[in-house]
Amino acid sequence: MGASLKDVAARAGVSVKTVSNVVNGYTYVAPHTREKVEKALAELDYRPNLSARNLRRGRTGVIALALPELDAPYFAELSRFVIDAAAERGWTVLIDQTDGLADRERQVLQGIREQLIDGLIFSPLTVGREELAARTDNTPLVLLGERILDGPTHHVAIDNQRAAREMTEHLISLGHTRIGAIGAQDNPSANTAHLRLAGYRQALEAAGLPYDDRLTPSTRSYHRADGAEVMRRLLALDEPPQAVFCFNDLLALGALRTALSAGLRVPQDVAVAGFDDIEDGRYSTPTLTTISPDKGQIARTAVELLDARIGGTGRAARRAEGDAAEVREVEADYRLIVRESTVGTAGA
Amino acid sequence: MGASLKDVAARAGVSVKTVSNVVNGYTYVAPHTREKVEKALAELDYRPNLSARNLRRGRTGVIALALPELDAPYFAELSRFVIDAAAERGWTVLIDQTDGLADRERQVLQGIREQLIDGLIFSPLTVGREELAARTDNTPLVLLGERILDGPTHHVAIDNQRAAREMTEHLISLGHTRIGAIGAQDNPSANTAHLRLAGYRQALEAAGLPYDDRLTPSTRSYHRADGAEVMRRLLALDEPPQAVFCFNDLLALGALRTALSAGLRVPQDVAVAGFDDIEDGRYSTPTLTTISPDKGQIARTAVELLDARIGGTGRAARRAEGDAAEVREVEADYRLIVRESTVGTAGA
DNA sequence: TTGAAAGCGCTAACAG
DNA sequence: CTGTTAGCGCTTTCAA
Repeated sequence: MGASLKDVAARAGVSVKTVSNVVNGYTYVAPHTREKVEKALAELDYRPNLSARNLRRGRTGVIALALPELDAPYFAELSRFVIDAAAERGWTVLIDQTDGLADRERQVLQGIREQLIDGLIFSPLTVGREELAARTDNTPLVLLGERILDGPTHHVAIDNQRAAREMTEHLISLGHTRIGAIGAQDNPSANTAHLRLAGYRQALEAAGLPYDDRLTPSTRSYHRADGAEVMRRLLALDEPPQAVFCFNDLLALGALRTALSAGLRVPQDVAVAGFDDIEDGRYSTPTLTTISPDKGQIARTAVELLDARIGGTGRAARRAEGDAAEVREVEADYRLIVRESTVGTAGA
Repeated sequence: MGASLKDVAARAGVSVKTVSNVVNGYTYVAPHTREKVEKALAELDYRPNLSARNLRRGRTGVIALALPELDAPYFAELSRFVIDAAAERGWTVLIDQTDGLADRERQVLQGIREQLIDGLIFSPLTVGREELAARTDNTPLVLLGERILDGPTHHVAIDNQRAAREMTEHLISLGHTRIGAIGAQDNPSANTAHLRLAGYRQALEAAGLPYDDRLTPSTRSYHRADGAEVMRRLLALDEPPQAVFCFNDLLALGALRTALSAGLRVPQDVAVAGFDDIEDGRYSTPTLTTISPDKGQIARTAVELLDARIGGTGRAARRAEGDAAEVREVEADYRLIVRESTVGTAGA
């Protein structure tokens, strides 16, 4: 075990308190004393023991980021931003992967890591309002990506429904009348999917186009393989769609692959659009039309909200303020980005 | 602050020790007592304070994973495996992003998070043997991906040079004689790049092909944009290469994009190969020939090595054993995966 | 300006 | 089988 405050104090010939003062940059320390202490500190290569400090202060400087899978590019990119934003506040981020499993998500809410983390940023896939309300753990929480209306917690998300509507309108404006959607979910608490589907239907309706549920097959998850497979089914229909709106970019990349290897030209034979604006879609051939949520803004906002919730003074104070503070729902920005997969310029 | 052991003890009418025994699942506790305690535990919704426990035990159950960027798919995929492997041992993983910056990497080695983490898994980009030797922090460390020979630390990596040679041989076996390589690095401590370049040169030499350094431009980093840009330069040569071996898949995807948007057919006009086997390459069109390191094995091995190094008994014991234990260099498996981008079956 | 000492919540000797 | 008690290293009144 490294040197402790006591060791340093002994070596410098002062009290622990004085060393502590120096370490924590308190003001009133005589220059001479300070010097002695700093020398001892350096000689012993002192490093504060965070467990002890945390125990005393009642906070740890660690927050958790819980998300379905780190290896889905959208989450990887988002994590990057969250970690950076947290680092600016001197926080360290610890990652919890839920795999989108209901059980694991519930565990996260109940605070597996409690007392180790000062706060939690959580991107749920399946848990709903009830689970949230049932939460007994009172670690500050900010939700991401889901829009659980009137939920009891801070959250930040884009307007999924509006974004989906815009994308569908884009496809309609291109003259397509038979438009598929990939990514509907059977799970009734898959909020995001429902909102995107709702946006899609709204746009169809507004344009007077019929809704055909054969064109909106649900998928098991949101990976490339799901998109590839469902696209095969869509293309096998008597009347295949002229365009497909995929509820995330991975699905779109999978769908793209299926279309291209079937010898179809994209977008001439079938247009493909995604959602999330992951980097892959900027380099695929054709490049991918998509909705680009402002991930940096989402991350920064989440961290800020959490910071406000955690407050400056440890658990006791937090509890007092926290409960009083009202819940905030922040809507993040997004943009529709039109690329080759719907308007095609390249030779593909 | 939640209920403490003392609170529970008071409520159950027993001593703290007994409660502790129950919480930690010790054997000799009278059924009746246990019952009482468990009731109190539940009523008070007791959760152990990890800071206190850690302080006492001298370990935290947290390890750090330090890597260049979480949003590079290779690292995202690797992280996933590391987090899963760590979870099996009850460890939590905290992520440090270095952005490959020498300063940040040095900080990581010097233990920014010391006393908060029991161990460190580190995938360095720039630091070399000297920095490693100069390390004063004695948190157990396992290096990833780099092969710093005779280094003072455990590490796990594939044989980069051999893998690169195999890939180059594959391209040669296809009849290509003018083969480019994308991803050389000017930075002399960019070990991985040098090894891959060395493997490439070995293969050329063995086949009696000349080495032409105009065909091996260096890149600033390993992103899609770098691959795209360097590929443009390569294609602008008087005698452009018939095939390019990119030192990672992102470079390859960028190069692919450049080639395709220049109207070239891949692999007929130019073959492209990558390294890492990220998921993108399995769904790009054409799909990407690549080297597939066994990421699961790498992650599991790293976690195992760390576990052995941390030992069962906190810092004191660790120091004693640790220094004695010999350094282990584990070589992970990899496979050459041939896909469309070099042997082309699809219509692309 | 500095020191002494209490105590954060927990675990583990040691007794009983 | 259960209780007492001494710290782990740190921060923080309270005094001096």
